[in-house]
Amino acid sequence: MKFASSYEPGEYESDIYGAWEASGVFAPSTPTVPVDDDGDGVDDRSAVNTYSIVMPPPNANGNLHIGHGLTIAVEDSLIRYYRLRGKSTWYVPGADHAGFETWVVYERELEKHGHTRFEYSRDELYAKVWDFVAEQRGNMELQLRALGASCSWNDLTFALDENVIDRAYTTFEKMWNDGMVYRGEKLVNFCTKHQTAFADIEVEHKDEKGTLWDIAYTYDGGEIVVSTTRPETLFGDTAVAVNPEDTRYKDVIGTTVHLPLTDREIPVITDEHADPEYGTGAVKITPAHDFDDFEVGERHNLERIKVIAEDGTMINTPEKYLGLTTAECRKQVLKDLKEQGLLRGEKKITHSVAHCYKCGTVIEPMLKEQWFVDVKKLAAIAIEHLEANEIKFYPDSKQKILIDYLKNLKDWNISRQIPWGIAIPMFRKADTTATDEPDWIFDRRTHLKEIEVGGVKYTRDEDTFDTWFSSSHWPIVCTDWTEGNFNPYYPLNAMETAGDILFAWVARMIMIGLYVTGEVPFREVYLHGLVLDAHGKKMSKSKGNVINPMDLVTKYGSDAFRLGILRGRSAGMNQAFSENSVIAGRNLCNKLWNIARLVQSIVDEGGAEDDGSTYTTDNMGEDWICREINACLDQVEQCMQEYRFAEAVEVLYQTIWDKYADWFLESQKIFKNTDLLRKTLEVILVALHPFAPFVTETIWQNLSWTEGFIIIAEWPHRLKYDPISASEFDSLIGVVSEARATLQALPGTNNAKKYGLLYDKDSLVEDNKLLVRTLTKVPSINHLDGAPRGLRLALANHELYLDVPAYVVKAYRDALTEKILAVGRELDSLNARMLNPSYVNRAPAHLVKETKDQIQEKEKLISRLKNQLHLI
RNA sequence: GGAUCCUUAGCUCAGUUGGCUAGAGCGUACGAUUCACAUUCGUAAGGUCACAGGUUCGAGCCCUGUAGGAUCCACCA
Repeated sequence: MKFASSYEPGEYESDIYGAWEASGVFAPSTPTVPVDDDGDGVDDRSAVNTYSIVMPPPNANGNLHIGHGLTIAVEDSLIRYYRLRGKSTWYVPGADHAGFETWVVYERELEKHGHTRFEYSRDELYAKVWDFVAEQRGNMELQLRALGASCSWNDLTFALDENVIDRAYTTFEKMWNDGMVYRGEKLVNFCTKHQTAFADIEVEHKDEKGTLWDIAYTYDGGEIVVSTTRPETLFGDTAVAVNPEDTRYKDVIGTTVHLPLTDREIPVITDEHADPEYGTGAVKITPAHDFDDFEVGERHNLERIKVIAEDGTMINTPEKYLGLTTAECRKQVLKDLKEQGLLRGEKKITHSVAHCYKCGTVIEPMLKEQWFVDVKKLAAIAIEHLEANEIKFYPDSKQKILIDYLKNLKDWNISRQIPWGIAIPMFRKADTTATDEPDWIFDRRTHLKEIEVGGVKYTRDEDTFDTWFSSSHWPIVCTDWTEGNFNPYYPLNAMETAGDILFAWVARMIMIGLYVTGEVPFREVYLHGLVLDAHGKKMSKSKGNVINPMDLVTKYGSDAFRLGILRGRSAGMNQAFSENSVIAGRNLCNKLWNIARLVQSIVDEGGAEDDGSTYTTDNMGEDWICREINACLDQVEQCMQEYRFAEAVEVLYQTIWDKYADWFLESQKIFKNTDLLRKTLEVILVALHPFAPFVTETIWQNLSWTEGFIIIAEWPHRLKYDPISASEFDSLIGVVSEARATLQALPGTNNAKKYGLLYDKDSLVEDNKLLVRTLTKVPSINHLDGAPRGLRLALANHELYLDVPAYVVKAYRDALTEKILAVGRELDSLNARMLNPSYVNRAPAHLVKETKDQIQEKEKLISRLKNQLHLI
């Protein structure tokens, strides 16, 4: 006996994975460079049946979290399914440099050792982080293997690989030449702790309690009171704005007021931005430190005075306030205003405040010169292709959400002040007197700080690209797409990722993909929601409810984890997850293991035939299981096409456990059709393989007659069977179930062993005595001799009696009465339906006929039960 | 303020274009046990499908509204 009595995943999983990896089955079966055998200049593989997915790259030096676990479960199931279906599959793994994330970790490391980033040059820092990441790398890749990801490791793409950088530069250069990249001084979201800018989507807005202060700005003969939550920025005020419709201030418009604590006069202007309903209706305008004020400033040509430096301290203020932090300055300003009698009131309010998503520091809108991508054209093209339904979304509601986002997209700030990233390939003219030369030039030599072009010296921009700029090329770089060459793996068949990066990543991949290749980067997008804890709460370190996928893999096995995380999950939904579903998965693996163990032992006993490819069905249970397996395959195929993984797993679970094991294998303890057992076991193993790769492969390797790897087996064809015979087995199941239920309901225990079964004119039971006896465990089945006796089973088309003594029948009387009433209620509702002329006339004929048949059957049943009751 | 999604058994969720008595896993109760599996087998209890209308022969499903929950976007001087 090769099979242990229970399946212990830990004993097999790493060996199985190693064997797959060594055999080369993960690599696509067709080469990825163009093939032109006949020399006609056309790639000869245009008809190749391919399926490709690229992995959203996990952080190279991090650990996988539960969301990665879900990603891999989904992607790998797809890849394995299409591999079995004969496609040349390419699953490209990736590793992200995770620019900001890694940088935060590294900077903390520096601080621990008493250093700061400002002690080093950009190049030094880059080299240091590179070493740091290299040291930490590898865990993540081992964890992907533990999850069973059947990805092509030779093609692993790291976000800072030469080809990734090269591709980003090529696109940037194209954009520069197309005039889609510009350098602009704009307000950016700035974290004063990390001293870097962020894109809008990287900022977290939180509702916070704050104070709204009223401050008087005086003028000769009066004052105008403004409301602000940020009094310390008043040094940067260059105007006070009121709404043009606001009659209260019509006399002051066009004049100037005195800016408190300074000797400056600022104008009173009118602008729609001022809301007469809010506060006093007058608002101070600080173009250098507020997004709305910036726009007001643009409209009115106001000066932008920076009063907060990048380290969060005050500049360009009266001397008293210079160098204070914003918080200190606010205190001081309020104190001074109060002393001067200019503070007119304060009120507690709740407002949303932008925070750095990593350190929680309040984001400071900061005036900076940065590189921006003009997204209008990119977005317009993307919208056009999305509206043409070139990409199918799961869930489909995301398509509209994405289009709406693209319609309102603002220009994209791609500059980051973090050394750990791809250097922006732009150089600035060092000598400002050389007026004929352009200020900025594109050049790929970013390893140099300074270059000379045409006798003019240029220095490199110190900034790096926003991570999303390079990662939006992921489908392009991972598939080695090159201009002018047919690539059978681009566009990707599917892009699977977390729903919360729809805008940050998916939107940008679509825009960049179209810009670079002219084609959408993928045909379908499957977005998964958050994996919540067992009570539907978000997982977070502070709540302590984080589930580590690797712990579950260690405890229950990789397959159990995969089955568990897919269960009860649908596209785009945030759904709870608990260990229970993983346990259910573990149990299925063990069940399958024991199914294989039983089948192998029957095959061993029966002496293996030389060829298992042919089989016959010799009895109704065999026809029935073939029918059920075919139906299961139909459903699995349908589900895979529609990304309904949970349902696919559910169907397989039911078929394997409730049908194959509980009915078919039980019946095979009598019949033992070894050819069919082998065939059907192979089919269910292959069908389950995409979801539970390890246990199915382990079994495959242990079975005496199978060859090769199941991972590259052929997806099963439909089984041949006799449908009439199969449906007879349905009747038999009905008989057995009713007998079991009745026996259970009788008073006393162990009834199945006590009472025999009697039949009259029932060929189904007569012909299958042994089978019925085995399934019900009754001690005997005999033909009724003489008058009916015992307890008649509640089956319309069978005359069957449990041979129980009269006193037991009497004890069953109440249950019988209840049963008659229940059937009566069903009969009533059926009759009511038939009495409705609209139903009879309008409903489809087959439904009406069905109802008629059912009425007949219920009537038959009810009269027999009543007869039984009468006898008692 | 705008948008999207959700509300079905004690818990977590299925329920594909409307069709008969609404399903599963876990949990619960009762029973079984040499003979593949206690990670097992059998049986059962448990649901006004959030609420109110409407369309239809027929609604968990379609339409309108209400309530509750989640997420996203925008704004908040």
